[in-house]
Amino acid sequence: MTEPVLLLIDGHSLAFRAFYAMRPDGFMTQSGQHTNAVFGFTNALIKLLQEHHPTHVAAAFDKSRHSFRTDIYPDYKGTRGATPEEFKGQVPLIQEVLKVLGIRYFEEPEVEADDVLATLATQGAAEGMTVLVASGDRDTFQLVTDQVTVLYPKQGAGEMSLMTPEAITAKYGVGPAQYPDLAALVGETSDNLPGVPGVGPKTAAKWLQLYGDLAGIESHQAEIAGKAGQALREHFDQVNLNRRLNRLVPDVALPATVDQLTVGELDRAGFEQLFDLLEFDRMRQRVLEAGIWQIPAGGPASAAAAAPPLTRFDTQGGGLERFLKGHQGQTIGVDIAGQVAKGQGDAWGVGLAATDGQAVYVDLEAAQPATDQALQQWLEDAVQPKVLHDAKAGRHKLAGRGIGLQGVVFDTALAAYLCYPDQRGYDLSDLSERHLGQPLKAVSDAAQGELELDLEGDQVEQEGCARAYAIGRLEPVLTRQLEDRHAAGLLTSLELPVSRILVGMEAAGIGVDTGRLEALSAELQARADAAQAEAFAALGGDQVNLASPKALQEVLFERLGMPKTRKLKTGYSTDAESLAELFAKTGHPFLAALLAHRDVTKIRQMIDTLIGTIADDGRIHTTFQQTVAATGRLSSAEPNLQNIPVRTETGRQVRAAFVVGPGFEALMTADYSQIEMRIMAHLSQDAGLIDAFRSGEDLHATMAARVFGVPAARVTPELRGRVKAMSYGLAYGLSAFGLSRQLGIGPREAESLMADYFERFGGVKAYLESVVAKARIDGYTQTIMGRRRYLPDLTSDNRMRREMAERMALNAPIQGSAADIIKVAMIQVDAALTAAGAKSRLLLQVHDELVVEVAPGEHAAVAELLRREMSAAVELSVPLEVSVGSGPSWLAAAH
DNA sequence: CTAGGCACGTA
DNA sequence: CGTACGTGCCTAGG
Repeated sequence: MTEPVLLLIDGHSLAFRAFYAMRPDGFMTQSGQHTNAVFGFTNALIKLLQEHHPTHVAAAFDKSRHSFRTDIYPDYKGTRGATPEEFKGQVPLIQEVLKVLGIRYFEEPEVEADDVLATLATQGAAEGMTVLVASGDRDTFQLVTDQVTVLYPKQGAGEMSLMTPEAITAKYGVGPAQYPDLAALVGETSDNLPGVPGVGPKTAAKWLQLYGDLAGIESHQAEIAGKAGQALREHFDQVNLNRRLNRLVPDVALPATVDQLTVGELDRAGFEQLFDLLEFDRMRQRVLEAGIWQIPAGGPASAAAAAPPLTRFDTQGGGLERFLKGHQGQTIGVDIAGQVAKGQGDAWGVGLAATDGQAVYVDLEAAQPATDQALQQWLEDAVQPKVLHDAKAGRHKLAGRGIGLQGVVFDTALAAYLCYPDQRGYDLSDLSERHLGQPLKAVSDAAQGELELDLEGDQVEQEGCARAYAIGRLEPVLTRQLEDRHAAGLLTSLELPVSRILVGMEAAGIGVDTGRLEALSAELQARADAAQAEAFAALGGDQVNLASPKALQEVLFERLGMPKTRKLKTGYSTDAESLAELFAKTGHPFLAALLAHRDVTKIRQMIDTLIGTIADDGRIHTTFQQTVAATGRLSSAEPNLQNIPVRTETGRQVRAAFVVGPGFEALMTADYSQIEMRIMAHLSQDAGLIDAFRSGEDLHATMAARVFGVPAARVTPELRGRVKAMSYGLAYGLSAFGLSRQLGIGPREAESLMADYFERFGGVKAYLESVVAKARIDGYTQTIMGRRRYLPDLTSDNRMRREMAERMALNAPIQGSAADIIKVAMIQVDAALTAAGAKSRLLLQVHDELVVEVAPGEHAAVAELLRREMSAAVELSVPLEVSVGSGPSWLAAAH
């Protein structure tokens, strides 16, 4: 029988040291929860357990700041500042960690954690245990005996000093029993207890050595000479008070006795769930490998792995039919193997898995007709619930085989996006690792392509089933997280329907006039060549690479000795704005030629890229990405059709090359006017802004008139422009500095403009301030439909990060609400088109604009439908105005 | 061949 | 020292 060892932990003290020892920035979960103290505490705990092999363990926490000590002395610990917000939330998590690790903790009213430790230490010693007290509070030194050792954290690293009676005597010159007397004489700043002025540990120790204890000193105080003696006599009341306060209570009534403190069993499910939540992956391993808890040998590697093993049905023997029959109406994970490009797809296999672990893979290239048919029927059956990872891609792939998809009730990629909108990607294997505790086997995505040749057919099937199984098991986990964020409705009513609509838009593509693009490209190339020749000539024939910022810097700032522009990481800026500035200063012809070259080259490149993406049907099929933009917007890629030029004349010619396709009558665009300002009006409830929308013809002019207190007729374009820039800047977290730069006015003038603006639109100011304040408290911002964006950096110590997060907090509800609104509009418009039996179809979405291809004879009806459905997408405090235009090209459809 | 920086198009 | 994106080129690293 080994000797019993009792380890007692001062929870707050250790957690607090961990909190300050680790950078909070590096320890944060996706959801924005700080975990540095939890991490440091857990780390220290494991280390203590491994080093000292205690048979019994307990921790104690302060229940509140209030205790019998604050009753005696209200200023006790009065100098301590407010507990940092980032720390507070971590204590319950630390307690959760203890709970799942089977370690008992105490949190008793009216006493402090140290009193609980003192009580347990006394009991443990009385029962013959070796007692270790891990605490950063020196008051615990009074507990030290031959049986009780305090583990006191050393400065810096995570090492602990063993405070034995000898160690204390060596360090302070008095034994543990005298230590609290010494502390009473010296005082304790952190507890707000003043000591005897001019008396430090050396003097105090000397007196204690001479007179034994405080009582001894008191009876001999008259003999103590000098300033110190005088001070002692004047402050003896304080010393006695200190001693009363630092005396630990050794007999607190506790709900458990020491023999009940044996380390319990590790709660496996709770442990996995908690460490998932904390995103402690390596720590999870450390705990499991620490050799402290009985981990059932050969048992599940994680709670998720406790799920039933995957068993695969063979399609040959009617396995699919049996699988489908056996899981009627159950939610099934579906993985479609195949590829998608340019709005077209192909599928070659379908993996299905139920949550009971049963799975089946259908090889579409080899399946029996009966199997094929059973599969198609099931996929197209809206009553059979399905979960996919990226259903949009799945639909494209299946469409390539003429198979539809109905009954998609959940999409793990969209769900993960709603929960963690700032994450980089939502790879199935990553989600599986994070939320199920196990990555998919590293059969890479490349396996879908060329590596597939090296894979046994069986491995492909295994992979498909494993993916489907992971998808199916992710559903309940992510559903739970969506519900925690009140975002389940966003998935079902917004993102899933939008996903289905995007499939149609991507598949449709938009018509382009290839000849026109090619002609434009050639023309621009000629202009680029001319500009380049001009530029070289201006340099006396030197052929610098006009596309290389580095080469340009050398020419401009070194060879030509022009004044330095904006500083960058790698030198000085050569962007258009800087070049224009330089041109104004120097008038050098090289600059003009360079700017012209840039303009023309940029657009030519864009055109060539567009030409390269034209599909066989003569149309461009972009991919709308639904899980990329953290605010909730869509993005467009391969090619990006959301950044087709419109501002310059040359740019507009590109837009003119997007044309109505055969069988259709026109392109029609419908866009929201000033949607972000309308959302601002709605969210801020600023009476002036709402009124300006309701009464004003020209919003910015109306607002300018109010800001400057002049009649609308007297508002100059200059004044109007300033107010417009101000309004738009607000939604981005504009500063006075940024405003002055943008408007080319002095910072003082910009400040006074801002002041005038906020004077008139006070509700806007109050709203913007409240957004950031609320986000700091909640940890996230929210759109009108409840889409959240988590911004943990709002409490960062790093000013740049914090201010960046503040601007994001200002922008996210506005940009995100606009994104919500147009998504609703897409759903309504699509439904209305379908209900009307119209042939017209949605082609593009450009954030505040929808592009529709209008079928013959539907012009008036579609215009009316777009206006109606888009305006009615949500009800705001101001009307949602929509302007509609149409024509043979995207440019002509503009208005 | 890839990653980062720069520049620039859109809302 | 204003948000949200995607893409092309150049350059430096592997």
